[in-house]
Amino acid sequence: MDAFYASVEQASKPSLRGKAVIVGGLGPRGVVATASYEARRFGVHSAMPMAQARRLCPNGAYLIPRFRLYQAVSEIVMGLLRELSPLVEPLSLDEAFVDLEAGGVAFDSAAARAAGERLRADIRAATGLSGSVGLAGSKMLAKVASEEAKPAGLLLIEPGTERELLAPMSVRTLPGVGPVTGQHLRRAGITTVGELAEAGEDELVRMLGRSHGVGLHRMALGLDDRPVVAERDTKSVSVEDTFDVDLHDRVRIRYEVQRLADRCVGRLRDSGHSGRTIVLKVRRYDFSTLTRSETLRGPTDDVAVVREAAARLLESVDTTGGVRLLGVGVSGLADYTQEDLFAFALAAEGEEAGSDPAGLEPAGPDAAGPDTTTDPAGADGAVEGGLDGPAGVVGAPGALGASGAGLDPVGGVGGAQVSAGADGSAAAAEVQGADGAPGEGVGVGRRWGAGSDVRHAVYGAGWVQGSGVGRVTVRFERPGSGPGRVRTFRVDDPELAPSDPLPLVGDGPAAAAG
DNA sequence: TCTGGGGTCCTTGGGCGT
DNA sequence: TCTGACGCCCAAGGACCC
Repeated sequence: MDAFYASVEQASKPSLRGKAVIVGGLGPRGVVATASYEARRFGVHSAMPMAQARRLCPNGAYLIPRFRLYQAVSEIVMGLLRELSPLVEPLSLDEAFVDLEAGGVAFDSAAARAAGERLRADIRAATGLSGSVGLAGSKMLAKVASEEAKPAGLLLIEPGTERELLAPMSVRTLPGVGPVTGQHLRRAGITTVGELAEAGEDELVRMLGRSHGVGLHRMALGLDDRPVVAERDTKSVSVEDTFDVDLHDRVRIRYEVQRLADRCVGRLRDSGHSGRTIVLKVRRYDFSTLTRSETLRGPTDDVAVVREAAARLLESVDTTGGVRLLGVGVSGLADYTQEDLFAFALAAEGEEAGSDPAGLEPAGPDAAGPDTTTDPAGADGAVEGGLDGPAGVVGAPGALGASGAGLDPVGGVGGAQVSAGADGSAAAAEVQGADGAPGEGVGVGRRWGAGSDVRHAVYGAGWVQGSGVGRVTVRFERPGSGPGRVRTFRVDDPELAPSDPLPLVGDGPAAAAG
């Protein structure tokens, strides 16, 4: 999908159409997740620090991501892809590979092109958004094609033309070549894919290591036989927070690690997993990042066990100087849960005595029970969950300088790509930018998160454009309407209430969004 | 102006059993 | 009994992707 998050926001807020829209974290350390094409003209792009984006594009509309809404739109798009083929490999909320041959819809270029055009039209009809489609014989080429096709286009790479097409392109075009590898190659005088191919496998292996070197050389030759894989097992679950201000207080740091452990276990359980390796991540004041991990004797999804392990790991980390980010993760995942293990252990107890239940490392001497600390921040439920609440807008044109209070971290960026990998007929359709992020809690204590959806008893549906000094400014418009009018209310106006996002198109299934 | 969050994969190096 | 080769697991870091 093209500029997915920003496009969804523009679709749901007519007054933002044609305007520079930047979605991302609005806190002092936020970065841009997605910028609309209008904003990109100012030089704003993904992963750019938000402060820099504001300087480049001071009149843009700055929004917090609404991941649940994006997720709902994504499900619609993925549903369309699955109608094409049973083999759909989502890369993110807005990007996926599709094996068109497995779907029986395309065995030659003409059929692939037709399927791609149909798909783009279907996506437009179902969501009102534009997507780009790349069609090629492999995933790598389909991805390259979809990038080239953006925005709102379709590109088919004819079999036999791959090397010729790739040769003049920058090495950065190839998936797996980021800033570091790109720089590495540049120093060796390699800037294009053609030069990469000429360098030869041995040379690349020497420069980049076995796996990367071999893989990159093959890609440079247009070779990629990776299949489209529909189901991917999750390998790890993690949660992390960057703090607006570096933490120095050791007690506070310990407390934050506990909270992260709780959230991580919540996510772990939601996914139906347990895990054996606990990982603590610490980013220090100077941006140096270190991880410490501990592997248990058996998998767990027990909050107390993960908390204790994380606390133990923290003890081995020097935090003098300050900490800007903390994270807790669990890897070495198993499908069964703690309950299963205990059930198993109990059953086994009958036969054999004195075994360590579930084979778990007894986590520490004084297993400090889960202390029932309450969340001091109170209002960050939305932040943690990553579950949507209405998002916030800051600095939207005409906004009341609201600057999202308690702004939260942003979630990922998205880009989707549908690619197919069949003989001459793979297709990559790209859908970009989705997900559901933390939103600003609305309504609690009459706090109106900028960008959040609301409903007024008299004026109907709208969204919060800004709030402050006891007032909240709402723009009354909906996806199907033209740009709406702005009205200001007292923050405790009884006729104003939070609401769910409206469907982008019609009243169809998208109504479930958000 | 500093640089998010949630992942995956790879590499290196040490410990350990065979 | 000692030693080296080998493979595996674990820990840590880094690059990359969306």
